Amino acid sequence: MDRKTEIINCAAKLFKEKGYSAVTMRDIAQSLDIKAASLYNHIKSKQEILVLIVLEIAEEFTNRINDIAFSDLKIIQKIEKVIELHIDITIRNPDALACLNNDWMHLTDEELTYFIKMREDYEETFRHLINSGIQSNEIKDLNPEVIIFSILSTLRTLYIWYGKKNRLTESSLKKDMAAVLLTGIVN
Amino acid sequence: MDRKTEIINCAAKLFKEKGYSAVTMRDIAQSLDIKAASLYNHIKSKQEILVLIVLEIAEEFTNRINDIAFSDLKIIQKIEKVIELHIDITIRNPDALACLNNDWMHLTDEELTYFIKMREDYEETFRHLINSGIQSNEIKDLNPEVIIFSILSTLRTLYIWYGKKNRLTESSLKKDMAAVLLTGIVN
DNA sequence: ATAGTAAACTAACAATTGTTAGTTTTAATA
DNA sequence: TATTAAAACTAACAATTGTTAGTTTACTAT
Repeated sequence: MDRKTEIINCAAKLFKEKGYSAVTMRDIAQSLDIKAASLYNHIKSKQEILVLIVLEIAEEFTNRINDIAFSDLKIIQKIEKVIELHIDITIRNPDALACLNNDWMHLTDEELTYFIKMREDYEETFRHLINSGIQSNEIKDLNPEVIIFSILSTLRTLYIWYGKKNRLTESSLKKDMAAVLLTGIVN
Repeated sequence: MDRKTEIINCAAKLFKEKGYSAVTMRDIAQSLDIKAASLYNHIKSKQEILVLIVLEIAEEFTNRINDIAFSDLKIIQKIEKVIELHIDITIRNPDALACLNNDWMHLTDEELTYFIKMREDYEETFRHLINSGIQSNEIKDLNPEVIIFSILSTLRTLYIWYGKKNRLTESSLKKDMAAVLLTGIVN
């Protein structure tokens, strides 16, 4: 792993704990055992670190949900794939995900616009999935916004929870999470 | 509403948008059309604002979930009451709730300890509810941590969503949310 | 009218912020 | 061994931060 990547990963970890604004360049430097000024041999600015962390993950989400939406699976299976997508990315990069969730509003200009666009598109794709499922009677005729919100908030905040209480394997987490979100908890 | 309360509400709104650390005393002052120094006629410090916002809500959650847990309702009804509790507080004070969710880590010393204790107790109470339900066969025998996490993350992040897509009344939101979280979405 | 108080103001502080310039060290290659 | 490039360093900057001190203004009650 090259130095720039080390800096970005380290920053993501700190951003996760205290948020972008509360983390100083000196904090990042200290946790890498160097001085703040040395960071600038590798990165252009504090902003650039944030952009690299957030946009990479956002683009991965965008690409992968589009693949799922365009596949010819049944709706329920597509939703299962979306659940797996979130679990997969969360497990591989929980720090960056925390950052995406909490610090995206500190992006500026084109990057902020770009991010918001991607997030809206993502939700719109998911919304279309749910609405199709309701129409085809695969999904209960409940308020779609409530459904969308429930599933997405659970998936989006998985990073908070993963790493605490997990004797779970990745595959059993995917199975149980899908069961809870799709078929509920009441006997 | 007295001036101190105005300051706290105004601060909560700004904290919601950018987070505690990114909001300056001058930001708060400006949005009240006064100078930063004037704030100190009403509050002791920036920290005090955060403490007042976060701990009041946290204590309300603590008290009300305890009332629910000690009531003699059936487990499912208790969970419904918890859902209603979250919706109720969210609707009345979305800004403070955002602040509690995102900025609690900027509390310090005894207040931080106190908050973490309340949050742990809250989760423990909810965990006990779910486990009882599984034992009494009212709730499916799925991984309890996955259940706890799914429900709580949905309820905790309701503030993000409420105010956007709501032609919904409070009571229909409570009904639909309970349906989705308890009985799932699959037909 | 007067006194007193609540709440605004101006001016300034010491500390911290992101960042730059210029220099030295480290380590690989010729 | 000499050269070079990468990556660290020191020192400093201008701006911004939370906060304090001391002063003025606007109301309210006597």
